[in-house]
Amino acid sequence: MQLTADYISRKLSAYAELAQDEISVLSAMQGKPVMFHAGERMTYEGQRNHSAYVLCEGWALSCKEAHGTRQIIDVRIPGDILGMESAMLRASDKTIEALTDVVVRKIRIEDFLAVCGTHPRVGRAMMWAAARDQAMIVEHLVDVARRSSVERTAHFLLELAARLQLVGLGTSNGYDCPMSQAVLADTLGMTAIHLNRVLRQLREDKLLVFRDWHVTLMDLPGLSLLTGFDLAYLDQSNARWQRRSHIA
Amino acid sequence: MQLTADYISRKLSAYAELAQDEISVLSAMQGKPVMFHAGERMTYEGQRNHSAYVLCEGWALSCKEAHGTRQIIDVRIPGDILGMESAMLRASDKTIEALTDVVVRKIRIEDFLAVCGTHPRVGRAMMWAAARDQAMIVEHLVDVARRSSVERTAHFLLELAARLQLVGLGTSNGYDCPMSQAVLADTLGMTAIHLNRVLRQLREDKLLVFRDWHVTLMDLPGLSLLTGFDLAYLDQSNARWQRRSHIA
DNA sequence: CGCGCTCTTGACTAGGGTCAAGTGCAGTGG
DNA sequence: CCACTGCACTTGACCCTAGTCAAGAGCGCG
Repeated sequence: MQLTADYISRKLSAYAELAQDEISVLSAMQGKPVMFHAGERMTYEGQRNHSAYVLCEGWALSCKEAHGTRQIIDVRIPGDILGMESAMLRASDKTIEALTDVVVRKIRIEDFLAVCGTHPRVGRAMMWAAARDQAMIVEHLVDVARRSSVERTAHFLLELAARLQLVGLGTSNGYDCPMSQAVLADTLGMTAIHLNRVLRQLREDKLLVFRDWHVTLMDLPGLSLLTGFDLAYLDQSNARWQRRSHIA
Repeated sequence: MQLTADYISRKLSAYAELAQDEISVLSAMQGKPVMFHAGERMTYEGQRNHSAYVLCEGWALSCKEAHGTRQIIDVRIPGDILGMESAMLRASDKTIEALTDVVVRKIRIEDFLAVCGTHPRVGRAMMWAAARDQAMIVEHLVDVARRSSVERTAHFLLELAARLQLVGLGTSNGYDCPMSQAVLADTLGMTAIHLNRVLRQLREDKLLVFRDWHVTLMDLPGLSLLTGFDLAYLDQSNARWQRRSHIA
């Protein structure tokens, strides 16, 4: 049981070191581990009485349908909370589906609110995580609206690196990534065909390699330059390459 | 004092009807009214010890710098809360600035958390508002990533109509809008020049007119068709033209 | 062996950005 | 009363990024 609380407590410790009893509360708040298979939907758009989950193992996607295509809003990795904001709405605004086989534990909003009262540090840490998730979505919006396809791709893969490193699932050299090019393209708001060309360019420029379900970061300074040192919104301090304030 | 609580309590009533004592708590949570002039920054990117505010009068923008340009994340209208999520982070990820002269009242996070404990219905209603704000940002992301400039423009102006109607600042015929074409373009992730052509097209198609700081909705069925009936994410029920489930 | 999925590459097209010029109007100062 | 400035908006010409259409390679699996 403590096993599956591992990633989330590790992540929250980037905000505040939690005491043992607080970690216990965090774990007690969660239901028992449940598995979903890759491709299964855990929540769908418009669903009522939907829940939030802690993602214990595997990767998930939150997405919305648009025209015929889907737009992936956010890629969720172990330790992330799924659908916390949506659960505050009467009807979910997003679909949440398993990208790989996943293990999740349910969180009831009532329990969360209760914990906010009894253990404010835990509540505050979870709100920090939710705010950070929103900051990532905002940055994603800026990415899609303002950055070129190359910058955007590099930026997203760099962000993933920082997030994975925070929970111990990657190093500054690279990480395993279960996203296909089609999934990555749906995330970045471009076609898989164009993404393929972008990835080739990044490879030829010796910046990063996205191949065989693994991302290799070959030139961190080069990538930082390309994307503009801008990982400050992650509000974490482990990433060495994040923004140095006001380097013109 | 009760005067300035008007818009926000009206908005929250779309989620849950608040009792008189709950409205009082909502008002007591807020600091005294403070004015900012158009163009003034209330919070800047990277700022620490930043606050959240209730926007009592006027319009504001939350935005981020990207390259040389700015991307407007969200246009805030009376009754909206400013920077609630950012306040959960150690450093603000966004800049918040006054679009018109505004009147705001500060909210301290500690007070908000306390109210969650003592008056859970008020806390829950405010979390609903925050979740709805996030849903709007998510929809904004889908807009920019997947919809054409014409659809996106129509969709945004329709969303604004629904939001303004909720607080009594517009009708289904139209509303006053203090955004210039340049501001709207920064919101929609396109150039002011292209937006100008898009607005001309919408005008010529007799769908809507954006002129002289006023938006006139000329053809709601046509606009709904163009944008796809998709205002369900606003989680409100006042808008007549919102999605009828599964009209193919 | 054939099917399905992922990835790759080429040729063509179009939506929207860039550059450049100009209109209309409100405010300001001579 | 009129020049002058600045802002919001408008229009045209041109070009480039990224989408579309089409074809095919490599690989795991029943």
